[in-house]
Formats: sequence, structure tokens, C-alpha cells
Amino acid sequence: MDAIVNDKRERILAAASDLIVKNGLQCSMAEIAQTAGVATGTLYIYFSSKEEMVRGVYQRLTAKVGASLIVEHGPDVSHEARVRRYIDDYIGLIWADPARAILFEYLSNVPLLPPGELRRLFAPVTDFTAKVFTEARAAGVLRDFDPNVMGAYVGGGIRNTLKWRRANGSPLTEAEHRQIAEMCWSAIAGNTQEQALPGVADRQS
Amino acid sequence: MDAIVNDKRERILAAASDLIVKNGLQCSMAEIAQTAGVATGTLYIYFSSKEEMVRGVYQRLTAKVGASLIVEHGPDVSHEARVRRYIDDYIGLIWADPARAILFEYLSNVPLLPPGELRRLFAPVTDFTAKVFTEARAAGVLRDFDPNVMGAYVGGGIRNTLKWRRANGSPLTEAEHRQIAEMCWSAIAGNTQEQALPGVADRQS
DNA sequence: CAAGAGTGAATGAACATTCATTCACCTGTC
DNA sequence: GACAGGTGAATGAATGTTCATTCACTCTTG
Repeated sequence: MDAIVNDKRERILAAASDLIVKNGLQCSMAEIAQTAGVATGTLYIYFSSKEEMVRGVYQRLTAKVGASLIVEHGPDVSHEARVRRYIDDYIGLIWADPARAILFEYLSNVPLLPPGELRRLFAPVTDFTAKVFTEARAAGVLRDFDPNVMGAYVGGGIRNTLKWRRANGSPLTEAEHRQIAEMCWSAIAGNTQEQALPGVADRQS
Repeated sequence: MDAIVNDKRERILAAASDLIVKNGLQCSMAEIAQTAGVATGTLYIYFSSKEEMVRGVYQRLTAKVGASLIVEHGPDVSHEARVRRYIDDYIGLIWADPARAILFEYLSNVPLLPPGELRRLFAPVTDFTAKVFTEARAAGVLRDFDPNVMGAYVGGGIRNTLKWRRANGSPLTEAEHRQIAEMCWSAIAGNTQEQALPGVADRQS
């Protein structure tokens, strides 16, 4: 019962996601229903309108992003390691599923969803990012810039780099992954030269 | 005669740009025509279809971007200065006109314009970026990464940072501008340590 | 210079199509 | 048989595109 309800809702959102990636928001409700294997009218049982269904698609997306980025850190994990972990997870997340990345980029720039609403739906992720960056900054690990600015810079850089890279068709090598992470870290790392920590992996020439 | 023709085409593209920013690609041809002060049928004199008109809008955009970023450098301008100038121009360009930035971001992610076509239309700008970065890298000023990767990273970082920043409503201070430029430079600057400048404030934890 | 003929950009009402939304009717379950 | 979830054809509004018509302007001719 409840499982079926959720299953249908999930299938509708998955179908809508696919078609939005392919054709944008002009994809028809009939096509979405057909892809999901339900009748047109069923869409309106789960969502009051197309616009609200799109909101559901975006929300589903933020949930997955949050699941990939938000992690609990034990007290033994250094701030630098937390930030580096965040960067790695972000790169992995964006590269792992091209369709998801395209959908995210598209919906984030569509006039239908105003910026204020996007920020509200995305709050769990941005809050986590702000927390990690703020604490790292307080520990002197990051620059003395606004943590939100640093978060936005790193995220935008990663997404745009991988978007360009995706067009190439070839897989992302481990070396490239490391290069991008290095750019991210250099952009926001604090000026305090404590990188000469004993035991911590140091950057090769 | 010719001036009038260009004037009308220009007015149509300007109207379309405005309405796309406001309502996305669903804006109607009738509305665009009305905003431009012409009849509906006139649109089809200058463009064979709505899709081609959108292409025209994007092309008009790339022309403006190119005009802001592409500069001739004399032989006395150092490679570092060229890259820093590029970063500054990019920040200025994106911040100067919010509507233009939104339009650019939206059209760059719309399924109607496939990535291959976007790259083709944007080639003059990316070619210039690649040239500046490639030469700077050859001079040892930049990291030994793919110049296109570095260009994409910096551009994406700037655009996303300013997009987030724009939502705040407050103007961009000179200090913020410098901070963003610093993140860009640090991300791509070569490892050759000529930045060990004396007098730089460093805070030790 | 005057007048007639020609040109093609501009127009906007009409057309065909597409599409979000609705609702009368199923179908399985208790 | 009552009820809830599900269905898909019907509907009416919206929209991209067309095209017969207008008209300001230019060219030709007497």
C-alpha cells in the first residue's frame, strides 16, 4: 500500500528526471506518464500540477546530493581532512552520474524555480558545507574569506570543469581527479604554512 | 536602410533576451514581438524558427563576452599580468550585468542547444582563454595542467560565486572582488614559489 | 517633374497542433 | 456494495508558424 504509493511516486519522478534531461521542461505530462508506466491522470494524484512535480524532482535531487556529501566526522578527523573529503566527494558525485549533473545544472538555472526556493530546498547541503568550512577556517586551515563564498567557488569550479570534461567522452583519470582537487584546495587553503606537517601526505612536485 | 534592418533584428534579440531571462524558453513569439515593437510575422523574416532565434540570442551573447574578454597584449605584458587581467575582466563581466549572466547560465544548460553547438558558438572566447593560459603555462607561470581544465575551473568558480553573491542584493565590494581573484590565481598558479613575499600577514593557529 | 509600375519588408488574423488539466468511469478490496 | 486508487479519452487554452494583404519607397518612362 504505502510501498506501492512510494514506488509509483518514485517512478514518476525518475521518468520526469530522464525526460527533463533529454527535452527540458517542455516534455509533456503524457510522455512522463507513459515512461513511468502509469496513466496521465495518475500524475495529478501525486502532484497537484506540473510545476509542483518539477519541485519534487528537484527535491529528490537534493536528497541524493545530501546523501553523498553529508557525513558525520569523528573528533579525530582533522579539519583539513574534512575539507579534502568534501572536495573528493563532490568531484565523485558530479562525475558519477552525468544525467544527474545535467539535471541539477538545468534546474538550478530555470526561471520556474526562483533562487530563493532553490536555496531553501538546498539548505541541508549548504548548511553542511558552511559548517565544515566555517570550522576549518576557525582552525586556521582555510582563508579568512566568507565560507559560503569559498563553498560556491569550489562547487562551481568543479561542476564546470567536469561539464567541460564530460563532453570529451573519455573517462576521468585518477590523475585528473587529483588535479581538480588540488585546484580546489589551493583556492581556499589558508596562508598559514603548516602544510609541512609530519606524516601528512605532501603534494608531489 | 541597412541600419534599420539591423536595428530591428537587434531589437528582437534584445526583447527575446529579456523575456527568456524572465520566463525561460516558454516565452511566446507573440510576446517577444510585442516587446520588440514589431508584428509576430516579422520575427520569421529575421529568423526561420524560434529555435534559430534562440541561437541568435546566444550568439549575440558570445559576441559581448568576447568583446569584454579578448584583448591584444603587447610583448611587454607579462604572462602573469595577462592571466590576472583575464580573471579581473571575467569577474567584472559577470558582475556588471546580472540579466546577461542569468541568460548565459540558462542557455548554457538548456537541452535545445547541445554542448557541441555551444562550444562551436563560444569558440572565439575559449580559443583566446586557451591561448593565454597555454602561453602562461609554457612560461612556468601556471600549473602543468590542461589549460582548458584550468580555464573551465576558474570560469565556473567565478560564475557560481557571483551567482550566489547576487542573491544577497548588496553590491560587490572591491575587497570581495580581490578575494575571488585571489582564489582563482591560487588555484592555477604554478608551484614555482615566487610568492614567498616578506610582509604578508600570516596567522598561526 | 509626374505618374505609373514594381518591390519586398512588414503585418496580424487564421490555422494546426500540442499540451496541461479534468472527470466520468473502471477495478480490486474489505 | 461502498470506497479508494487508478485510468485515459475529452477539453479548451495557448502557441509556433503561415500567408494573403498592405504600403512606403524606388525605379522607369514620357
